[in-house]
Amino acid sequence: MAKNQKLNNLCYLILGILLRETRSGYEIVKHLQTVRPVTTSQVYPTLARLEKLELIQTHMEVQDKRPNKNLHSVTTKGAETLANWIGTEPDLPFIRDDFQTMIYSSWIKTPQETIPIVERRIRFLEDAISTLQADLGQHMAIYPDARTNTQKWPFSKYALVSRRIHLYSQEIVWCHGMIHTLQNAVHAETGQGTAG
Amino acid sequence: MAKNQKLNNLCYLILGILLRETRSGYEIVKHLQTVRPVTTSQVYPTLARLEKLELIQTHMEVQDKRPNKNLHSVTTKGAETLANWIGTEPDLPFIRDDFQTMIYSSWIKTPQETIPIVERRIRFLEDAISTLQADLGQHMAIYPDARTNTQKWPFSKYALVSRRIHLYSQEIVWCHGMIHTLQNAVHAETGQGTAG
DNA sequence: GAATCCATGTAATTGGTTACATGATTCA
DNA sequence: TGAATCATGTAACCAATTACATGGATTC
Repeated sequence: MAKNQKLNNLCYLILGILLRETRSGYEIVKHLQTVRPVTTSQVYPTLARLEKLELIQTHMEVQDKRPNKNLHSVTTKGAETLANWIGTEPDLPFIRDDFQTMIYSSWIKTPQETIPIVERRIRFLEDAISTLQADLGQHMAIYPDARTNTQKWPFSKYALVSRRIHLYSQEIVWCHGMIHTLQNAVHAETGQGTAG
Repeated sequence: MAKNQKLNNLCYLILGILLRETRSGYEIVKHLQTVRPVTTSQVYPTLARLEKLELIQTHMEVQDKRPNKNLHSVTTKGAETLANWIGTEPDLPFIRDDFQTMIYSSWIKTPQETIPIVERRIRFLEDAISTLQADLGQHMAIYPDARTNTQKWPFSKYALVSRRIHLYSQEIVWCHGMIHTLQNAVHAETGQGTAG
């Protein structure tokens, strides 16, 4: 009877964003971009599911000159469900990354061919960092206590964004080391003529 | 006619591992653990698909006291397909991480409750690092030139594993910063009595 | 006049996980 | 004697992506 189907990561993300403030499906998609890209085809059915489970409520906002919105908010049951989940044993993180897979077989390419692949990754990471930094700058301007007030949502956003920036910056460090190694291989090759 | 269905990340991973050496499905699952966990239910159908596309070949090895193996190897066409993919525009990385999602809503918990969550993450990362380091140690003992010989597969494995170790170590650094902030919040709270 | 934004969804397909099925051998 | 390892798969389900469908308002 108690329909205790396990909720997935996305459900908790959506509960998390709706607990910050009431939003429409469309707005959820936009605001989750920096945290984890999602599409409407995933969000709308998930919202329907969460509503059926009585974890969120919906009320329609009639708009002029814009399509009407379905504004969703978290119920008491929803907030409890989220709070109870936080701190449970997390699933193994899942990562699918073409760059990693390319590096995994990069030995079949010459260093000259591999270097631009790593350089492109650096550019990707730099772009991501500058987006995150712009986002964070705006955030800190609006919520100056986000760095210290750990029990308001701006802190969690600050934590997450600064974590991303840190990890991306460090991946750039690794990339530079990789390029250095690859350049040495190029020099060894050209410097010594044909390799035996 | 030309069945040009796009291959996915896992296909390229499997081509990559089979190009290193001939393996069975079961062995692929074991060896990909450190790179990206996969199960047999994903690997066997993917191997069948790759064979239908003539990117890999299979030949059965009869074994005594063990079940027979289907040993798979990459065809010329398969090697070309992999080589042509490397360096193309990579898809956006996909990450699903419960820890991140928990941090995203950690503001609804007290700092005292959040600290152990971050500490658990540190333990998880430390465990992962020591596994990777053991793996890497063995690898470097067998292939001492893995660090410099960029056009043999041991280099790619070295690169990947050292990248992981670097990124995990840096996530630990972030975690310590987070714990520091949370501890300050605890002190501010208890030091000043009830907050207004 | 075309592209993008706002806004909500469904359908079809592919990718990933969990559970099931089988069976000998080896290790604790 | 019970668990783990070796070995191959299928079935069912859940998660994620791509494509489709609609339509007014705004921006370039």
